[in-house]
Amino acid sequence: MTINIKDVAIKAGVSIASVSRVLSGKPGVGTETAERIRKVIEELDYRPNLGARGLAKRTTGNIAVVIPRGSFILNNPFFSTILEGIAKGFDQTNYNMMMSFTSLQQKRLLETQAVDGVILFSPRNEELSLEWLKGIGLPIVVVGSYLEDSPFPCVRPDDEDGIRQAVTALYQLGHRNIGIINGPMSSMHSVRCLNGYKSTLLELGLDYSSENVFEIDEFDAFKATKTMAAFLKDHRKITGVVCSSDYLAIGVIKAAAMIGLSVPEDLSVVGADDVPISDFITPSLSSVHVDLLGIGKRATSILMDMIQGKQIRKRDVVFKMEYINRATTDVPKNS
Amino acid sequence: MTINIKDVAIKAGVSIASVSRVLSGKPGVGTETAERIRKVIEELDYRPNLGARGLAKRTTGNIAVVIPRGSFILNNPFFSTILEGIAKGFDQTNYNMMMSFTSLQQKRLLETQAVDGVILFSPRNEELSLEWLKGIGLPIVVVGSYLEDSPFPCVRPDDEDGIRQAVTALYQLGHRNIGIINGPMSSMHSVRCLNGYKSTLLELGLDYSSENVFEIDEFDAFKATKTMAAFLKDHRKITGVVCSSDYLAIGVIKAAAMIGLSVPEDLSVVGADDVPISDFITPSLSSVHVDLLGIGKRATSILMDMIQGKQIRKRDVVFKMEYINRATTDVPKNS
DNA sequence: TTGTAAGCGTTATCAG
DNA sequence: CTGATAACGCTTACAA
Repeated sequence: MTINIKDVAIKAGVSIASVSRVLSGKPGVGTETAERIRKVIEELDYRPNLGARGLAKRTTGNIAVVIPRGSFILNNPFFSTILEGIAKGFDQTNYNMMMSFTSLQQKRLLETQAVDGVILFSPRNEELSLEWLKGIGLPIVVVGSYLEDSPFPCVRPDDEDGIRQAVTALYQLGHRNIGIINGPMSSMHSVRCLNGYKSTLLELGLDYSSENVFEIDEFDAFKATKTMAAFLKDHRKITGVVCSSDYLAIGVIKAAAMIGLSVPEDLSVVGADDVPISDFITPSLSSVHVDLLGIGKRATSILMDMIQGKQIRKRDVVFKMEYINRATTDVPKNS
Repeated sequence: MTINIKDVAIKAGVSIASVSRVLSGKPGVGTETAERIRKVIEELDYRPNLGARGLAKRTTGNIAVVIPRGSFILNNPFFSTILEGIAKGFDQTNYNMMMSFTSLQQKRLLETQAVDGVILFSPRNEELSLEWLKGIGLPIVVVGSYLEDSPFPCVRPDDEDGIRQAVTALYQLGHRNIGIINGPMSSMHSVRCLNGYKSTLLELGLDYSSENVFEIDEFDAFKATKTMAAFLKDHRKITGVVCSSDYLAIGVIKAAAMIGLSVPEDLSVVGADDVPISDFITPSLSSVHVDLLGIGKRATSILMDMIQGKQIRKRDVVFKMEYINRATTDVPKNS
């Protein structure tokens, strides 16, 4: 039914080898013949069968983007923005992009020689076995967060410094009782955020108290608002909070509203990562910006290099963050 | 390097044909032999090469999810939620999912026999040539919006009725000056929303005036807030607006804030589709709910049927919508 | 410069 | 029930 290389060869009166050569731009075919072949390809609107090519070349021409715990994650703009960067990155290449959101899909994708490489969204530590990942023997780059003890290159925001900037910004506004709303400790990202929070408090001469840290039990901020509201209610001296993500920050604003606190009058809140929607909601969210698109693009370019066998010198690419003051932060009320 | 069907055959002391048989669960192999083969497969941790299988079977085992105008779209929760539904749907199948966000990627994906079917996110009318789409001869289902004169099955929200419900809800609250914030008319979705708006006004005995409709020029609501603010400023008699999407509604809230209007006191706003974040922002957005996840799932199941050659009876699957009253709607001020 | 032919890893059609 | 063997569509030595 669909036309193949042989059809082209016959119509052009040459061998399939020659056709293959012009297809892959290889030398060894007369200018004139090449021209004729190209014309026939055009006429027949021939497209090489990628699967067959893959078989012959022992490469697939596609890469996997794997997202652990897929369910809700797509709705988290942090991920979707990085994903957009990845997609943009792939536009420059000839690779196709396969996505997997569940562990079933992941196994299928990575174990069946269906891809040449993988971009792995920061899994939680317990989720994906490092051993298994190493075992599949594919080039892998981790994106979004660091994977502990991993041999894979990683592209991520400088979240520790991001939190530092957020805390400092609140401090400079006059806040002295600063809390942190953090993700689960099973994520390295949360761990680093807490570190940044602690050390900055120290730097600033403020006391650290575990009292002031709230760790959501699940990554889904939706479900966490009620418990966050309870936390805020129990900790009224807190005048400002930093969050380990913008998504959480939006939840905090909701939690504050639930107990009658208004933002930023009664409570200042700072997010992290500065996802697009943060500037869009009302009041617009103060956050710590990072080039999420750039992170995605960089991840793909590193992966491309790995696939091409290049040696990767920088195995931990850290994007700098920068505090953006918007409308959810103000001087504390009683100052 | 990687082990193949031959390795299994040799180690099991059988022919590759037999191995292939047990692999695909085909009859014609002794219980005992089959058992032995299975054991070897297990021992060797053998996985069939999907590319090779595809070549032989003339199917690829993967489907394409194509998203026109990819750039910003991923950050639109309407799309990402449907996408989540699609992903969930694929979990039930043995298919892998390939994504394309740009026209370059799309051509590559659809023309190279890389997929067995495609789920097409509602393109604008001018974007994708129907002729081309038909020409590729792949099963296609359109999702999210209707494609004019298209021969492809379609799964979508009943947006016309959704707007009707939104307008009616505002009416019942006492609003008599109701505006609409709509997307560009190049999208059928916008066209249907406008229809719903007009006809409902008529039903309710209210006058329709093009004065009260604001059509954003681009799909990116981010950039539209300024012009929306100007519109609202020029149309102060409007006490409530319905929007063709939640995303736009969020923009309206921002636009209102820009000119000192507060929601819902000075202006009631209703979104459409009820994306997850709408219940999450503050104040939570009144909207017209539709089962976006269900839409995604349904689209994949229809596609699966098409691929299996089943006849599709229902070529236009419409999901019903339901108004959800939340915090961005109230009685008009001077009532 | 060109063509022949041997793979690539499967499936599927035959015979036995 | 089992095993050769010819496809599948392409790349790539190796010859000519």
